[in-house]
Amino acid sequence: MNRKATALDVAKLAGVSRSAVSLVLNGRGDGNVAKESQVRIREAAATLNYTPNAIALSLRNRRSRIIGIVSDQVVTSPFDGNIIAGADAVARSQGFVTVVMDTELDETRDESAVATLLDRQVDGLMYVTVGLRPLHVPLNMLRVPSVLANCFDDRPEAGVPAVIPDEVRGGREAATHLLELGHRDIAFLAGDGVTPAAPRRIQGHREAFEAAGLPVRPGRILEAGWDIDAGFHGAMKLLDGVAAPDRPTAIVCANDRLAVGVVLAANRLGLAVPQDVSVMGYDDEFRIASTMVPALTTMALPLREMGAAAMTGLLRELSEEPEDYDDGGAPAEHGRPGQTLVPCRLVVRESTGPVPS
Amino acid sequence: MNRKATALDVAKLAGVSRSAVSLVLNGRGDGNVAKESQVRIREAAATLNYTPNAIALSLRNRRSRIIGIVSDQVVTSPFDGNIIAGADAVARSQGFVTVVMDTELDETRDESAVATLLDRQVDGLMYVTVGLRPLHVPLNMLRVPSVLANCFDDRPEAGVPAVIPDEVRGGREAATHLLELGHRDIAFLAGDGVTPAAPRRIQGHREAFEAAGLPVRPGRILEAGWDIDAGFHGAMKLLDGVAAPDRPTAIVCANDRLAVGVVLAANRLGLAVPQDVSVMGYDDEFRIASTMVPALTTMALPLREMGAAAMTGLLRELSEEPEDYDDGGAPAEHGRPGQTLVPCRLVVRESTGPVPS
DNA sequence: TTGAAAGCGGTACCAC
DNA sequence: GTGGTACCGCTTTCAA
Repeated sequence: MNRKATALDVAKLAGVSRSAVSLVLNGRGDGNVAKESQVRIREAAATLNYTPNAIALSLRNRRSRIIGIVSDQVVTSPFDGNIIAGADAVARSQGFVTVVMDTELDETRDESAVATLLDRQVDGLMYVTVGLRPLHVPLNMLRVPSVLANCFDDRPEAGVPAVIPDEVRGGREAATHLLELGHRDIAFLAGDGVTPAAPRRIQGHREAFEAAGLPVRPGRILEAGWDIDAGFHGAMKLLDGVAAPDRPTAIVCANDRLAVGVVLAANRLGLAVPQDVSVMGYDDEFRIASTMVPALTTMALPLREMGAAAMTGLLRELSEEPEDYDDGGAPAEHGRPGQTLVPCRLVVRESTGPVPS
Repeated sequence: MNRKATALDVAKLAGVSRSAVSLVLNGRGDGNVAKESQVRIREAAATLNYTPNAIALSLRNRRSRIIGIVSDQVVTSPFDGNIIAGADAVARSQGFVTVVMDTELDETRDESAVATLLDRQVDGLMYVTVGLRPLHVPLNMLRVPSVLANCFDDRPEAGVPAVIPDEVRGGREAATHLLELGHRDIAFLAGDGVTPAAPRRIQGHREAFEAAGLPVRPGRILEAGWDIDAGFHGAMKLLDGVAAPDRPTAIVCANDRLAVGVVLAANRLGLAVPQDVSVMGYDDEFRIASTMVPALTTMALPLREMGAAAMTGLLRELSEEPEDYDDGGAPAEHGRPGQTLVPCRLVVRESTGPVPS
């Protein structure tokens, strides 16, 4: 295979000039180029298999139709991946391409990742994190329209719009689901205090109890961690050697892997899920929640939606800002100004049931 | 923030010509540009925060320092992600950037993904799949140096080098581990027959038994699927209501999620892992295998290594092919010509132990 | 030692 | 209706 055909090749084959080729292939042929020339040009383009060189286009137009994505850890997590997938789908549908740079949780690589992307003339920038967290946006990011997904800058003046899950509401609706099943003694296995996700989910949990006029029993909110073993040990603490009346009848976990650990522990103790104890996850982790035995009731994180929403907003900003940029802050849909809250989605499966009588 | 500085800006500030700037900043100043001009140029570049426009560079040099990666499903899987992470790290270390296009398992998007990438003037192409599988490389891929990771083209003439895990050996070493612990009746919970990974692992399994002069009991190889519930039901079939002498003493699973299902089933049946039955996973899936209770002994897929190996080979080919391409097939390290086999790595944790007496 | 100029592949303006 | 040409930002050759 030899090198790709250029507009000049097409022009020669069709016996016209480069400009004619450009006009016709961009739909502005009518009224500028003779009908029969147009036909010859299209034929020539087809036989040569011509597509314009995106690099040359970028240089000329000063816009690359590339969106740069900085991720703190794409790779090993289905989380970031889904956000990026949602964003990428939207971008692709509008003729944009995304390029992802992964800092692998090394914050010192933030600025250089952004700089590399900027050198590539990206039209816009998106910063994605695995877990919900606050950050200081890399300064360079302000040079082009930008958006944050699953993270936020808590300095009010930062001025980069953020798209994050509505964790408080998620926690509230999770607890409500259980409350409606008749549970009154519900334990919460939280991740850690450092990521804002767990505290927000707990806040929602408390709000649900409050709204129902019920108390949260002391000692029922356990900071556990995020992994299977943490769930296992947390559940053992809650269930092992505890008489039925003193046992929580339901355990809601800050993620699905914790819930796996809880079920593992229940099985080992001879407790049936959900007959003896209901278990809820959070995240709806792919290939885990739905295939677990029993399949996990969980609060699905709207990852793809967040990615899509973030990208949609970004591209809108791009098209509104034809040449020079305006300072108008994006209108917030909910939450703090500049923050869009995307609701989580309750997925009821088999790990929760009515309170044991 | 206004727009980025160009070489011309630097030249003006330093009071020299653009060419001088180019020479100096590319290390070819000595012998061409006066020492003091050099200093002024560097200072000017620094104060203007100048970095060259990668787009213009690409157009000029006809090489973009971009490697295009086509993935059949990055997103939701830690698998692809890790391969890409390994590849990306190598690429970045050599000043390349990767851009990933995800076909989301839609094969009709193959060619268009490659075409898009080619329009962007990628210097090389890599095709990555979530699971090991054969494929027909998109024709366009042959236009630039390319490599396959975790997949292969079974048409001998395709001529695209592939980097894949040594699954046969992985299956063999997994069985050997168990055999050495004294197990003689070992069951294998396979995925499905359609992906080549499972059959190869099974082949290795059989080879290990053969080498030990032992038979594989009939009915001990079960095609189960790939998920937690499949592992659960497979294990129930093997263990539930079966007297100890007729029970396998070890179960090796085609992946870690199956192993989770097996442990879940064992717990429910009151069987202890590994005291009553040893369980092995495969893949060493992040956040699952090591945090499982008990932590899973598993055969780690060399994902990052595969990505790194593939990218290393690709970049080598790029640098050996300064202008026009040569047809020399890449030398195979093992396996079929053009295929590099990367060994898996046995990770011994707590889910396997000596055969019960 | 320096600067002018060509060209990478397009697009768009402007004479003809 | 058409083709010539300037320009996007950079590298590289060549003449001064």
